[in-house]
Amino acid sequence: RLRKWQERIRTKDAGERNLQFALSEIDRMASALGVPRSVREVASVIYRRALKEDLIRGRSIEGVATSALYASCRKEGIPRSLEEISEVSRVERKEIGRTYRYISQELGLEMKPVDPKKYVPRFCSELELSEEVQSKANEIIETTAEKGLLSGKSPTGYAAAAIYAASLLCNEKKTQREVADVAQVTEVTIRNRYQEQIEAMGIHN
Amino acid sequence: MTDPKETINIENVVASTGIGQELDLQSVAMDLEGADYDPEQFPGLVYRTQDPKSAALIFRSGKIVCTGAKSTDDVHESLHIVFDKLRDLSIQVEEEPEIVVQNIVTSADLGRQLNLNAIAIGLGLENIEYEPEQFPGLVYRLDEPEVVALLFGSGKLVITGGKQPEDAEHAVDKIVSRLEELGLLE
DNA sequence: ACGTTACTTTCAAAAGC
DNA sequence: GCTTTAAAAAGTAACGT
Repeated sequence: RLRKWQERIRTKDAGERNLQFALSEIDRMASALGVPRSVREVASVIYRRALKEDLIRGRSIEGVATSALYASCRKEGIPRSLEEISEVSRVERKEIGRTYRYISQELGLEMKPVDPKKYVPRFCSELELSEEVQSKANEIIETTAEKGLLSGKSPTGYAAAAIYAASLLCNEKKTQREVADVAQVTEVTIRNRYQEQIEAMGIHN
Repeated sequence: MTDPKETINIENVVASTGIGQELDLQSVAMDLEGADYDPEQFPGLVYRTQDPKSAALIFRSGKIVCTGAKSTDDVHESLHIVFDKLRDLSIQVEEEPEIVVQNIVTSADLGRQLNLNAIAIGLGLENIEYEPEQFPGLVYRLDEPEVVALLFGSGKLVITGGKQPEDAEHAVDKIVSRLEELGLLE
């Protein structure tokens, strides 16, 4: 009996330590990403729910913690791409993505696809672009998405192309390289999305 | 307008069977030309047929998996070629081993561009998976037939998980009527 | 800025780690 | 869960020229 009691304490302690580790990891990554406390709190709730639903079995604590943070950023409307998330996690991008899809399904998070416009303020401020460029980029995203151009495209690449186009239209030109670097996409992607967008917008330039 | 069902094309058929005899893969690998066998990497021996084009995975137990065929007839033809190759090596093979189709991969075209964002909401976020940051297709799991469909912005789709060619037709019918009642087609 | 190759997703079976 | 096989869809990425 004493052995069972000790084992219970041991498991309880281990579980407690694991939870503490997960939450401190969420905190560390959230700080590195510079997201508000509300995002960490939502991430913590998602992690605890995943723990309660026993979704961590067969997966790494770090992977679930990172995925919870990724989901939280999206839920709070300040998404970070898997690329950005993986830079502050020791879990690789592919694993974060698949773990995220798993907990999202199992917990019924009903995540809506990321709206590219959500990336505009942050990317533009990193590029030191004006409000005018941001508005123009949002307009391009809004208009072209309505015409069906968004289907299947990555939100970061889509936002990057619109920002690039807007910077040209507002005479605050940034190079494809500069925009590509902050959005973590290739120049090729920006070029492709840019061509489709300006054509759909009826811009000649 | 073209019936999407007419655009259905079988892209891959996976089937399993067995010769009812254990095999020494090491010796089969020596005698069978073009055989790839690396037990450290994978327990099955890989043998490719040219016509019909396919790849067979032959196991120590005598069980065989065939993939890559473009029709159920082709998968049977490919496996018979494998059976004869083994017989050439004086290996006893049942006269007509049972061949079970395990999966059929199909492609089709709805003929219209799709707004995947609207479809994701329409079909219900809890019923689909759509993560364009990770993959451009929207994943839609059907209960009847029990298959998985990948829908793309172009209107093209992939249906997999079916065991009969008809599964793809039924799936396309259901998807078309679902999208039509949601007003998301055309 | 091309082109090529390759990776992402879905599915199923096999034997074994 | 992983390993291997094949195939399509479309987007993205990483090479080389």
